[in-house]
Amino acid sequence: MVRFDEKDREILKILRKNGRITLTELGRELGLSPASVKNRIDKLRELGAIQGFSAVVDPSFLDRYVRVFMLLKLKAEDPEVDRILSKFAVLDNVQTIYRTTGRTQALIIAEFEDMDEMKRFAGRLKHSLGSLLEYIEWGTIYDSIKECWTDTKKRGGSHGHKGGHI
Amino acid sequence: MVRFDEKDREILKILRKNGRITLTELGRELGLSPASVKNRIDKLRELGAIQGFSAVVDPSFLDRYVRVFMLLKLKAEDPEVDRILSKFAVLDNVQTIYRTTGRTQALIIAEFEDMDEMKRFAGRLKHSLGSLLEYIEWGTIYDSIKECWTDTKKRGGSHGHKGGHI
DNA sequence: GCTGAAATTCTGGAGTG
DNA sequence: CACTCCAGAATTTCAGC
Repeated sequence: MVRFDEKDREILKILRKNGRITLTELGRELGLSPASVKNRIDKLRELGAIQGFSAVVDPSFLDRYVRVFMLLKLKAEDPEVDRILSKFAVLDNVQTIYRTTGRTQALIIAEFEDMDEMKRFAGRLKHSLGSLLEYIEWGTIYDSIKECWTDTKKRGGSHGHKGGHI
Repeated sequence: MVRFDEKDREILKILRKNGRITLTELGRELGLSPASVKNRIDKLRELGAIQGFSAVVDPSFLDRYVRVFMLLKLKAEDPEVDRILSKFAVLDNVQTIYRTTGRTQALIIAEFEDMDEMKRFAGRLKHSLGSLLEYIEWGTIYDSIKECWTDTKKRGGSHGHKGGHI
Protein backbone atom coordinates (compact mmCIF):
# COMPACT_ATOMS: atom_id res chain seq x y z
CA MET A 1 0.00 0.00 0.00
CA VAL A 2 1.27 3.39 -1.01
CA ARG A 3 0.50 6.83 0.23
CA PHE A 4 -1.96 8.77 -1.86
CA ASP A 5 -3.08 12.26 -0.96
CA GLU A 6 -5.03 15.26 -2.15
CA LYS A 7 -2.15 16.56 -4.26
CA ASP A 8 -2.03 13.30 -6.16
CA ARG A 9 -5.72 13.67 -6.90
CA GLU A 10 -5.12 17.21 -8.05
CA ILE A 11 -2.36 16.00 -10.38
CA LEU A 12 -4.72 13.45 -11.92
CA LYS A 13 -7.40 16.08 -12.46
CA ILE A 14 -5.04 18.58 -14.04
CA LEU A 15 -3.34 16.00 -16.27
CA ARG A 16 -6.70 14.83 -17.55
CA LYS A 17 -7.46 18.32 -18.77
CA ASN A 18 -3.96 19.15 -19.94
CA GLY A 19 -1.84 16.10 -20.62
CA ARG A 20 1.14 18.08 -21.83
CA ILE A 21 1.47 20.56 -18.97
CA THR A 22 5.09 20.86 -17.83
CA LEU A 23 6.23 19.53 -14.48
CA THR A 24 7.30 23.06 -13.64
CA GLU A 25 3.86 24.55 -14.26
CA LEU A 26 2.17 21.68 -12.49
CA GLY A 27 4.47 22.27 -9.54
CA ARG A 28 3.54 25.96 -9.46
CA GLU A 29 -0.16 25.12 -9.28
CA LEU A 30 0.37 22.61 -6.49
CA GLY A 31 3.07 24.34 -4.51
CA LEU A 32 5.58 21.58 -5.19
CA SER A 33 8.98 21.42 -6.84
CA PRO A 34 9.17 19.96 -10.35
CA ALA A 35 11.16 17.04 -9.00
CA SER A 36 8.45 16.16 -6.52
CA VAL A 37 5.81 16.36 -9.22
CA LYS A 38 7.86 13.98 -11.33
CA ASN A 39 8.21 11.55 -8.44
CA ARG A 40 4.47 11.64 -7.89
CA ILE A 41 3.65 11.12 -11.55
CA ASP A 42 6.06 8.19 -11.72
CA LYS A 43 4.36 6.75 -8.66
CA LEU A 44 0.90 7.30 -10.16
CA ARG A 45 1.93 5.44 -13.28
CA GLU A 46 3.32 2.59 -11.19
CA LEU A 47 0.06 2.38 -9.30
CA GLY A 48 -1.96 2.33 -12.47
CA ALA A 49 -3.72 5.56 -11.58
CA ILE A 50 -2.31 7.02 -14.80
CA GLN A 51 -2.53 4.51 -17.61
CA GLY A 52 -1.18 6.67 -20.39
CA PHE A 53 -1.32 9.95 -22.22
CA SER A 54 -3.20 10.63 -25.40
CA ALA A 55 -3.94 13.36 -27.88
CA VAL A 56 -7.58 13.98 -28.70
CA VAL A 57 -7.62 13.85 -32.48
CA ASP A 58 -10.33 14.54 -35.05
CA PRO A 59 -10.45 11.20 -36.88
CA SER A 60 -11.42 12.75 -40.20
CA PHE A 61 -7.85 14.03 -40.45
CA LEU A 62 -6.79 10.40 -40.54
CA ASP A 63 -9.33 9.73 -43.30
CA ARG A 64 -11.51 7.91 -40.82
CA TYR A 65 -14.91 9.23 -41.78
CA VAL A 66 -16.99 6.54 -40.12
CA ARG A 67 -17.03 6.51 -36.38
CA VAL A 68 -19.27 4.12 -34.52
CA PHE A 69 -20.26 2.80 -31.13
CA MET A 70 -21.24 -0.82 -30.81
CA LEU A 71 -23.20 -2.39 -27.98
CA LEU A 72 -22.61 -6.12 -27.68
CA LYS A 73 -25.36 -8.33 -26.35
CA LEU A 74 -23.67 -11.50 -25.19
CA LYS A 75 -25.36 -14.78 -24.52
CA ALA A 76 -23.05 -16.03 -21.83
CA GLU A 77 -20.56 -14.61 -19.35
CA ASP A 78 -17.65 -16.68 -20.54
CA PRO A 79 -14.12 -15.59 -19.49
CA GLU A 80 -13.34 -16.18 -23.14
CA VAL A 81 -15.12 -12.93 -23.92
CA ASP A 82 -12.43 -10.76 -22.35
CA ARG A 83 -9.74 -12.69 -24.13
CA ILE A 84 -11.40 -12.18 -27.48
CA LEU A 85 -12.12 -8.51 -26.88
CA SER A 86 -8.49 -8.00 -25.89
CA LYS A 87 -7.51 -9.19 -29.34
CA PHE A 88 -9.62 -6.48 -30.89
CA ALA A 89 -8.28 -3.91 -28.48
CA VAL A 90 -4.90 -3.94 -30.17
CA LEU A 91 -6.36 -2.82 -33.49
CA ASP A 92 -5.60 0.77 -34.24
CA ASN A 93 -9.21 1.37 -35.33
CA VAL A 94 -10.38 0.78 -31.79
CA GLN A 95 -10.51 3.68 -29.41
CA THR A 96 -12.32 2.16 -26.46
CA ILE A 97 -13.64 -1.16 -25.18
CA TYR A 98 -15.58 -1.30 -21.95
CA ARG A 99 -17.27 -4.17 -20.17
CA THR A 100 -20.65 -3.02 -18.91
CA THR A 101 -23.80 -3.96 -17.11
CA GLY A 102 -27.23 -3.30 -18.57
CA ARG A 103 -29.05 -4.68 -21.55
CA THR A 104 -25.70 -5.16 -23.32
CA GLN A 105 -22.39 -6.35 -21.89
CA ALA A 106 -19.74 -4.50 -23.86
CA LEU A 107 -19.28 -1.10 -25.48
CA ILE A 108 -16.86 -0.53 -28.31
CA ILE A 109 -15.97 2.77 -29.92
CA ALA A 110 -14.02 2.58 -33.15
CA GLU A 111 -13.36 4.48 -36.35
CA PHE A 112 -13.02 3.43 -39.99
CA GLU A 113 -12.28 4.82 -43.40
CA ASP A 114 -15.67 3.80 -44.69
CA MET A 115 -18.73 1.67 -44.03
CA ASP A 116 -17.13 -1.24 -45.77
CA GLU A 117 -14.21 -1.38 -43.37
CA MET A 118 -16.67 -1.05 -40.48
CA LYS A 119 -18.73 -3.96 -41.73
CA ARG A 120 -15.66 -6.13 -42.09
CA PHE A 121 -14.76 -5.28 -38.51
CA ALA A 122 -18.25 -6.16 -37.30
CA GLY A 123 -18.10 -9.39 -39.27
CA ARG A 124 -14.84 -10.43 -37.66
CA LEU A 125 -16.25 -9.52 -34.27
CA LYS A 126 -19.26 -11.75 -34.85
CA HIS A 127 -17.09 -14.54 -36.16
CA SER A 128 -14.69 -14.38 -33.22
CA LEU A 129 -17.39 -14.32 -30.58
CA GLY A 130 -19.44 -16.97 -32.36
CA SER A 131 -22.14 -18.39 -30.19
CA LEU A 132 -21.18 -16.09 -27.33
CA LEU A 133 -22.73 -13.16 -29.19
CA GLU A 134 -26.44 -12.61 -29.52
CA TYR A 135 -26.43 -9.35 -31.46
CA ILE A 136 -24.69 -6.02 -31.97
CA GLU A 137 -26.56 -2.77 -31.69
CA TRP A 138 -24.70 0.11 -33.20
CA GLY A 139 -24.87 3.66 -34.46
CA THR A 140 -22.59 6.24 -36.01
CA ILE A 141 -21.02 9.08 -34.08
CA TYR A 142 -21.53 12.19 -36.16
CA ASP A 143 -20.56 14.85 -33.68
CA SER A 144 -18.48 15.17 -30.55
CA ILE A 145 -19.41 17.68 -27.86
CA LYS A 146 -16.84 16.51 -25.37
CA GLU A 147 -14.23 13.82 -25.67
CA CYS A 148 -11.73 12.47 -23.17
CA TRP A 149 -12.30 15.45 -20.85
CA THR A 150 -11.63 17.85 -23.71
CA ASP A 151 -14.35 20.19 -24.91
CA THR A 152 -14.44 19.88 -28.66
CA LYS A 153 -15.96 23.22 -29.56
CA LYS A 154 -16.03 24.06 -33.18
CA ARG A 155 -13.62 26.76 -34.18
CA GLY A 156 -14.23 28.81 -37.32
CA GLY A 157 -12.81 27.94 -40.71
CA SER A 158 -12.71 24.94 -42.96
CA HIS A 159 -9.47 23.60 -44.33
CA GLY A 160 -10.70 22.08 -47.53
CA HIS A 161 -10.94 18.55 -46.23
CA LYS A 162 -13.61 16.38 -47.74
CA GLY A 163 -16.30 15.77 -45.18
CA GLY A 164 -15.94 15.72 -41.44
CA HIS A 165 -15.31 18.70 -39.15
CA ILE A 166 -17.84 21.30 -40.31
CA MET B 1 -6.77 25.54 -46.98
CA VAL B 2 -3.54 24.27 -45.53
CA ARG B 3 -1.21 21.56 -46.61
CA PHE B 4 -1.57 18.31 -44.79
CA ASP B 5 0.64 15.34 -45.56
CA GLU B 6 1.60 11.86 -44.47
CA LYS B 7 3.94 13.13 -41.76
CA ASP B 8 1.11 15.06 -40.18
CA ARG B 9 -0.96 11.91 -40.12
CA GLU B 10 1.95 10.06 -38.54
CA ILE B 11 2.22 12.74 -35.87
CA LEU B 12 -1.46 12.35 -35.03
CA LYS B 13 -1.14 8.59 -34.77
CA ILE B 14 1.92 8.73 -32.54
CA LEU B 15 0.52 11.45 -30.30
CA ARG B 16 -2.65 9.45 -29.77
CA LYS B 17 -0.64 6.58 -28.40
CA ASN B 18 1.90 8.69 -26.52
CA GLY B 19 0.65 12.15 -25.73
CA ARG B 20 3.76 13.16 -23.81
CA ILE B 21 6.43 12.14 -26.28
CA THR B 22 9.06 14.86 -26.71
CA LEU B 23 9.35 16.86 -29.91
CA THR B 24 12.90 15.58 -30.22
CA GLU B 25 11.87 11.93 -30.08
CA LEU B 26 8.96 12.55 -32.41
CA GLY B 27 11.36 14.22 -34.80
CA ARG B 28 13.68 11.23 -34.70
CA GLU B 29 10.85 8.89 -35.66
CA LEU B 30 9.75 11.12 -38.51
CA GLY B 31 13.12 12.30 -39.78
CA LEU B 32 12.37 15.91 -38.92
CA SER B 33 13.94 18.50 -36.66
CA PRO B 34 12.22 19.24 -33.36
CA ALA B 35 11.43 22.74 -34.62
CA SER B 36 9.57 21.37 -37.62
CA VAL B 37 7.63 18.98 -35.45
CA LYS B 38 6.66 21.87 -33.22
CA ASN B 39 5.48 23.91 -36.19
CA ARG B 40 3.42 21.01 -37.43
CA ILE B 41 1.83 20.35 -34.06
CA ASP B 42 0.98 24.04 -33.70
CA LYS B 43 -0.59 23.89 -37.15
CA LEU B 44 -2.51 20.73 -36.27
CA ARG B 45 -3.94 22.41 -33.18
CA GLU B 46 -4.92 25.44 -35.26
CA LEU B 47 -6.69 23.22 -37.73
CA GLY B 48 -8.55 21.39 -35.01
CA ALA B 49 -6.93 18.10 -35.91
CA ILE B 50 -5.56 18.00 -32.37
CA GLN B 51 -8.16 19.11 -29.87
CA GLY B 52 -6.21 18.58 -26.72
CA PHE B 53 -4.08 16.25 -24.64
CA SER B 54 -5.28 14.10 -21.82
CA ALA B 55 -4.07 11.58 -19.29
CA VAL B 56 -5.94 8.29 -19.12
CA VAL B 57 -6.78 7.98 -15.44
CA ASP B 58 -8.35 5.23 -13.39
CA PRO B 59 -11.36 7.05 -11.92
CA SER B 60 -11.38 5.02 -8.71
CA PHE B 61 -8.28 6.96 -7.68
CA LEU B 62 -10.48 10.05 -7.73
CA ASP B 63 -13.05 8.24 -5.56
CA ARG B 64 -15.29 7.91 -8.56
CA TYR B 65 -16.51 4.36 -8.13
CA VAL B 66 -19.54 4.57 -10.40
CA ARG B 67 -18.87 4.91 -14.06
CA VAL B 68 -21.73 4.83 -16.53
CA PHE B 69 -22.71 5.19 -20.14
CA MET B 70 -26.06 6.73 -20.96
CA LEU B 71 -27.91 6.43 -24.25
CA LEU B 72 -30.40 9.24 -24.77
CA LYS B 73 -33.53 8.59 -26.78
CA LEU B 74 -34.76 12.00 -27.89
CA LYS B 75 -38.21 12.78 -29.16
CA ALA B 76 -37.27 15.61 -31.48
CA GLU B 77 -34.18 16.89 -33.29
CA ASP B 78 -34.28 20.32 -31.78
CA PRO B 79 -31.12 22.49 -32.04
CA GLU B 80 -31.80 23.13 -28.38
CA VAL B 81 -30.48 19.65 -27.65
CA ASP B 82 -26.90 20.52 -28.48
CA ARG B 83 -27.10 23.67 -26.41
CA ILE B 84 -28.34 21.73 -23.40
CA LEU B 85 -25.80 18.95 -23.79
CA SER B 86 -23.03 21.54 -24.03
CA LYS B 87 -24.02 22.73 -20.57
CA PHE B 88 -23.47 19.25 -19.21
CA ALA B 89 -20.22 18.92 -21.10
CA VAL B 90 -18.53 21.42 -18.80
CA LEU B 91 -19.17 19.28 -15.73
CA ASP B 92 -16.06 17.55 -14.52
CA ASN B 93 -17.97 14.29 -14.09
CA VAL B 94 -18.47 14.07 -17.82
CA GLN B 95 -15.82 12.37 -19.91
CA THR B 96 -17.57 12.17 -23.27
CA ILE B 97 -20.68 13.35 -25.07
CA TYR B 98 -21.36 12.21 -28.61
CA ARG B 99 -24.26 12.83 -30.94
CA THR B 100 -25.17 9.63 -32.69
CA THR B 101 -27.46 7.94 -35.12
CA GLY B 102 -29.28 4.73 -34.28
CA ARG B 103 -32.02 3.91 -31.85
CA THR B 104 -30.70 6.63 -29.52
CA GLN B 105 -29.36 10.08 -30.40
CA ALA B 106 -26.70 10.81 -27.82
CA LEU B 107 -24.10 8.90 -25.84
CA ILE B 108 -22.72 10.17 -22.56
CA ILE B 109 -19.93 8.64 -20.53
CA ALA B 110 -19.52 9.98 -17.02
CA GLU B 111 -18.25 9.01 -13.58
CA PHE B 112 -19.53 9.60 -10.08
CA GLU B 113 -18.65 9.00 -6.46
CA ASP B 114 -21.75 6.89 -5.93
CA MET B 115 -25.10 5.91 -7.35
CA ASP B 116 -26.72 8.81 -5.60
CA GLU B 117 -24.63 11.35 -7.44
CA MET B 118 -25.29 9.52 -10.67
CA LYS B 119 -29.03 9.61 -10.10
CA ARG B 120 -28.94 13.33 -9.37
CA PHE B 121 -27.07 13.83 -12.63
CA ALA B 122 -29.63 11.78 -14.56
CA GLY B 123 -32.40 13.73 -12.88
CA ARG B 124 -30.95 17.05 -13.94
CA LEU B 125 -30.46 15.71 -17.44
CA LYS B 126 -34.12 14.70 -17.63
CA HIS B 127 -35.22 18.00 -16.19
CA SER B 128 -33.11 20.04 -18.61
CA LEU B 129 -34.19 18.14 -21.69
CA GLY B 130 -37.81 18.03 -20.57
CA SER B 131 -40.14 17.04 -23.34
CA LEU B 132 -37.23 16.59 -25.75
CA LEU B 133 -36.24 13.40 -23.96
CA GLU B 134 -38.09 10.15 -24.27
CA TYR B 135 -35.92 7.94 -22.08
CA ILE B 136 -32.38 7.18 -20.96
CA GLU B 137 -30.93 3.72 -21.28
CA TRP B 138 -27.86 3.23 -19.19
CA GLY B 139 -25.45 0.76 -17.67
CA THR B 140 -22.37 0.80 -15.50
CA ILE B 141 -18.85 0.41 -16.83
CA TYR B 142 -17.12 -2.12 -14.61
CA ASP B 143 -14.01 -2.79 -16.61
CA SER B 144 -11.92 -1.10 -19.25
CA ILE B 145 -10.02 -3.13 -21.81
CA LYS B 146 -8.92 -0.17 -23.88
CA GLU B 147 -9.48 3.49 -23.34
CA CYS B 148 -8.57 6.51 -25.43
CA TRP B 149 -6.17 4.43 -27.54
CA THR B 150 -4.45 3.17 -24.41
CA ASP B 151 -4.48 -0.50 -23.51
CA THR B 152 -5.50 -0.70 -19.90
CA LYS B 153 -4.00 -4.03 -18.94
CA LYS B 154 -4.12 -4.95 -15.35
CA ARG B 155 -0.76 -4.89 -13.69
CA GLY B 156 -0.10 -6.94 -10.57
CA GLY B 157 -0.46 -5.67 -7.04
CA SER B 158 -3.16 -3.91 -5.05
CA HIS B 159 -2.49 -0.65 -3.29
CA GLY B 160 -4.99 -0.85 -0.50
CA HIS B 161 -7.65 1.27 -2.17
CA LYS B 162 -11.22 0.43 -1.36
CA GLY B 163 -12.88 -1.05 -4.42
CA GLY B 164 -12.03 -0.40 -8.01
CA HIS B 165 -8.94 -1.52 -9.89
CA ILE B 166 -8.65 -5.21 -9.00
C1' DG C 1 10.15 16.61 -0.80
C1' DC C 2 13.84 19.83 -1.50
C1' DT C 3 18.13 21.67 -3.70
C1' DG C 4 21.45 22.19 -7.28
C1' DA C 5 23.85 20.99 -11.24
C1' DA C 6 24.13 18.44 -15.54
C1' DA C 7 21.64 16.72 -19.47
C1' DT C 8 17.98 17.28 -22.41
C1' DT C 9 14.49 19.69 -24.59
C1' DC C 10 12.11 23.67 -26.20
C1' DT C 11 11.74 27.87 -28.76
C1' DG C 12 12.24 31.71 -31.90
C1' DG C 13 14.87 33.84 -35.41
C1' DA C 14 18.04 33.73 -39.37
C1' DG C 15 19.17 31.50 -43.39
C1' DT C 16 18.34 27.98 -47.31
C1' DG C 17 16.02 25.69 -51.18
C1' DC D 1 6.35 27.83 -47.27
C1' DA D 2 8.60 24.15 -44.92
C1' DC D 3 12.82 22.97 -43.39
C1' DT D 4 17.31 23.10 -40.72
C1' DC D 5 20.52 25.17 -37.81
C1' DC D 6 21.77 27.53 -33.85
C1' DA D 7 21.91 29.88 -29.42
C1' DG D 8 19.53 31.21 -25.30
C1' DA D 9 15.81 29.87 -22.24
C1' DA D 10 13.26 26.52 -20.00
C1' DT D 11 12.55 22.04 -18.49
C1' DT D 12 13.76 17.53 -17.04
C1' DT D 13 16.39 14.46 -14.47
C1' DC D 14 19.15 12.56 -10.91
C1' DA D 15 21.99 12.60 -6.92
C1' DG D 16 22.38 13.75 -2.25
C1' DC D 17 20.33 15.53 1.76
